[in-house]
Amino acid sequence: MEYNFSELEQKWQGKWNESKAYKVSNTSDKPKYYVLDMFPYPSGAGLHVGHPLGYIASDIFSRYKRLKGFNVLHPMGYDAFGLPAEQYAIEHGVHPAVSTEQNIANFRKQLDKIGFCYDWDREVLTCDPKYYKWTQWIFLQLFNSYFNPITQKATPITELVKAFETEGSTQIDGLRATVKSFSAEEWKAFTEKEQQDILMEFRLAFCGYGEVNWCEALGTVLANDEVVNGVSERGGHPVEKKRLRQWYLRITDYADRLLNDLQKLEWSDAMKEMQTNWIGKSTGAEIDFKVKTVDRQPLTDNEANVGSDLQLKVYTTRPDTIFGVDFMVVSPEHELVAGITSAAQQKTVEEYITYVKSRSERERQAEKKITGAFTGAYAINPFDGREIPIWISEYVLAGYGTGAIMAVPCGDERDFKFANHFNIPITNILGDAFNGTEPNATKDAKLTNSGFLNGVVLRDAIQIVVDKLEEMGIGKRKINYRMRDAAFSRQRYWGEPFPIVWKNGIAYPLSESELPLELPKVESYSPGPDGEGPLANIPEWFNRPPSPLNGDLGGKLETNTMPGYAGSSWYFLRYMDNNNDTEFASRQATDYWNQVDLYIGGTEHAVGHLLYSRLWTKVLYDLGHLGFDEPFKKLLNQGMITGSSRFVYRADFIHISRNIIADIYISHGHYSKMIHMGTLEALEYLHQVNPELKFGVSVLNEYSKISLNSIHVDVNIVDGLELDINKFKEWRNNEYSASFLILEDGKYICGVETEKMSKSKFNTVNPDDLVTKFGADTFRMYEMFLGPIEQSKPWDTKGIEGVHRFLKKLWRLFYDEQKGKVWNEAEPTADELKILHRTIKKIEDDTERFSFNTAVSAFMVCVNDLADIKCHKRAILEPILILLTPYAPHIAEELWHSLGNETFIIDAAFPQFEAKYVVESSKEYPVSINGKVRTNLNLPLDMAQAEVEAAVTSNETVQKWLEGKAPKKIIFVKGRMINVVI
RNA sequence: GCCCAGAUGGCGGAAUUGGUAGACGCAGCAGACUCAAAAUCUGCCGUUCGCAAGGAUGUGCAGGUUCGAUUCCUGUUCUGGGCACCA
Repeated sequence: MEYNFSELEQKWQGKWNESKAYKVSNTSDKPKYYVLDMFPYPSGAGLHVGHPLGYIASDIFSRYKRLKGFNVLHPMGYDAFGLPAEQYAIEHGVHPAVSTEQNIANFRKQLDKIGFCYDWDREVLTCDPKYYKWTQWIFLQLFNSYFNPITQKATPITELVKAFETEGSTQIDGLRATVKSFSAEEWKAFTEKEQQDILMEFRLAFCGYGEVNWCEALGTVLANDEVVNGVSERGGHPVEKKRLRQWYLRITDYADRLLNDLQKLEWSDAMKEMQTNWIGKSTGAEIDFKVKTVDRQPLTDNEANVGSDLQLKVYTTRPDTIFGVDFMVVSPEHELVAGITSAAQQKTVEEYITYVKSRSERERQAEKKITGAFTGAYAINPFDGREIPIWISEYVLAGYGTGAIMAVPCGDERDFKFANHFNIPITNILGDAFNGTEPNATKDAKLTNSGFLNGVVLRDAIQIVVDKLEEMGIGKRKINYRMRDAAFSRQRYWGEPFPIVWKNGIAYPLSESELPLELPKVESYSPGPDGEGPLANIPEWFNRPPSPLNGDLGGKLETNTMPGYAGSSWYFLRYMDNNNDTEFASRQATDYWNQVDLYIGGTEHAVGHLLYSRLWTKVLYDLGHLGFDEPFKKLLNQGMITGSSRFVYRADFIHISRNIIADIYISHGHYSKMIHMGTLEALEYLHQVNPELKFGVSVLNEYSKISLNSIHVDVNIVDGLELDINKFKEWRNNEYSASFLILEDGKYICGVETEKMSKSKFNTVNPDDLVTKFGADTFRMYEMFLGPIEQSKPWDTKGIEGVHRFLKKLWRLFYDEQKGKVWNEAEPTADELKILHRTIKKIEDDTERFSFNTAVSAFMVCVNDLADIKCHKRAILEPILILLTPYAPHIAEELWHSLGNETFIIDAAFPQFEAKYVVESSKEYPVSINGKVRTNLNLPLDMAQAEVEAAVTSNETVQKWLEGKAPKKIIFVKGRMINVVI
């Protein structure tokens, strides 16, 4: 009988399914264990071999835990809202709901083939109104709550209103720069709009303004990864920052709790560190500097800080260096800039701001080139009255701190370079610690040139300065967070609608009974007016007439939709009770399943999803809807399976008018040469290699710029490195059909890079073919065998044969091709029991520490050993099948039943390791001379040090190396090694 | 630029706490079985010197600590992930 994997895998998948072998109950005598995979987005490309890596690991662990006697929750579902489906709809006219459904069906088919033990009755879908009803409900919880600064907890906003009505603003005074103090009487006298505007400053889900990537030519907002080098990835159109009304989650209020509670989690230090850095807590001071303007332009009414008492507020972590401040740097979009710029600097400043507007935040931070402009105004040092020039530069971002920094070039790398570049004189406040050629960030030097601080150690000066500033009323201690509030709206169609009605500029929440607010069916996905989303094109949807149902509240529905992470911030709760119509999940269910015990997913979610889920859990906990305040107790980060990407290179010539002449694609060889060329040189080069290139000379001149962009192409339209030009022109709905390709030797050669396997990088490998050819068990074990789960590794199909051979070899321990069944009931020998128990120990240990690759090789060693000694004994083989079940469930199930068992193998008990079978009495010791192994010596394990030394020194090889001398020292580590020092 | 991780044979990787570097698998080479192929089995397989015995060298690079370092420390290079609208 042969190992017919495709037949037996199908058979058992069918039987498991029919008998609901993986159905999980919310009540059980067994201890619970919750294993969760990160929520997949069902992309049109289907599964690639990178996806199942984590799923196989979680499946192995779930099955292992079940064998160990746990009630294991192991669910799966889909993060089904998202940009790609909408983009697909724009390109192909297929409604996202339709394409998403197809994609999910496809995903499911692929997942099923791999033989996972998911309880599919618990499947959830974020785009299902039955699900997003509760996403909207949680949003309303956020909208209707604020972070109480006294209790440090989410609290219904009605409590804040009560506080305002009785004591005025005392509870929140000083928390928001935009909210001035008021009394209870004043509060009551405010108009509804005034009151609501104040409350909006405290709601955990709130509306504000934020900058987006606006592409005028496409009339839409672009995601960051749709913007490359300041132009849109598609078509190469210019992209600018645009200010739009946006929803946010006030995650900054939770910064401290999110930071402190990291201690409670069994996450890797790297992951905790990333979140810690993302939150970016720092302590320092906010300092107000008086500003002296020189001949500034007349101001218009709505410009900020009009009047004589202009002030610049900076945030610094080093107030001790205040005498070393040689210039100020303000973000170019800072509200003060327009008001302080001198007439002489007006043009320079405006030009610089235009330049900065075209730059993404990422580019601004990554830029090595030092740029900036002097505003012509000065800040006054409050201690010595020095006039400090105020500059603007792109490296200071508006959103962080106060959007302005005090620059101390003798103590800070970036400030030092800036000062040198613009010839700003540097004050040395560090004495000998500053040598004039490189800055020194020390806190341990004694201050010089620092007025009343001279001679004080910098570290100690921090307190002195802050005390003095507070005394003078021009500064205060301040804890700052790098983290910003989370943008929570998208100008898109395919997302959860906000249950919010706007009337007279006030946002009113819908009532719970009106949920779910369903997404309307639309014909077109084009953007609405003024950068609004597609929903703004459907007045029959967004116009809400007053009716008793909505409390006679007419108005206009919010036309933004929620972002991808809305649905994925709480999905792990829905699995616990996914059919509940009256609650997001019953308290009984969430209390039983509690935290996710093991969460498996990639590090790419380190600061996005994982932080948002923690926030949502904390808010639901604060409001009494949950009994735990951290969602994921243990986190296992699977490494990426990297793919091999292919690139084409687009040369954009940007005319001075900012029109772009694009659609020229150059082969890799040209690209590597042109990357070092100037614009005209590059153009000349192109004409030289391809005289057919018509455009150019007349349009371009010395003011034109060239920009070279690399663009991912589908690995499937590239053979090796050569692009299939016909397929390329048809690719993406003929998007590149009119492109002009500049070849080398008649071929278009693509660039290569190893990177994350991802649909957007078009470098994916599909698992289906592998499962068909080798079977699910082989595929599962091979994915695990590739390497440590936490490391990223390149995909290579070649080695899969080896794992397949191993399973065939295992099969042959049970069945011979000619003789048929070969297993027997004979008593096992000591050697056989040693192999078995050594394997039990190794598999148990390796599985517990998620070292699945070494577990697979332990199985191989075990089967090799048993085959060598021709062991076909049931007493040995049967327990091995149980060990193997988590890894290769189908073959284990088949052979288990062959042995005559009637129940599913997943309901068996994990074999018990017994140490007595593996004890050794002696050890083949390596004997080193000065750390280099020279010989081996077999000695009893219980031999004493003196006897060992005697045995070692009398050894022939050792004596040869000793050359008659006595050893200086003999190091003996029992059970490990012997080292003779000469 | 900032944050995080990684680097070991031709390739994926192993070495769990500082103790025999290269387990297991792929590829390769040689052989057995076969009319042949597939399948299976046996042996070899870091580099280098040597007929051999044996020696030298070797875990990105440069140092350091140690009887002993892939493992710990300092510096450095390269690669991958993230950087707030991909999910």
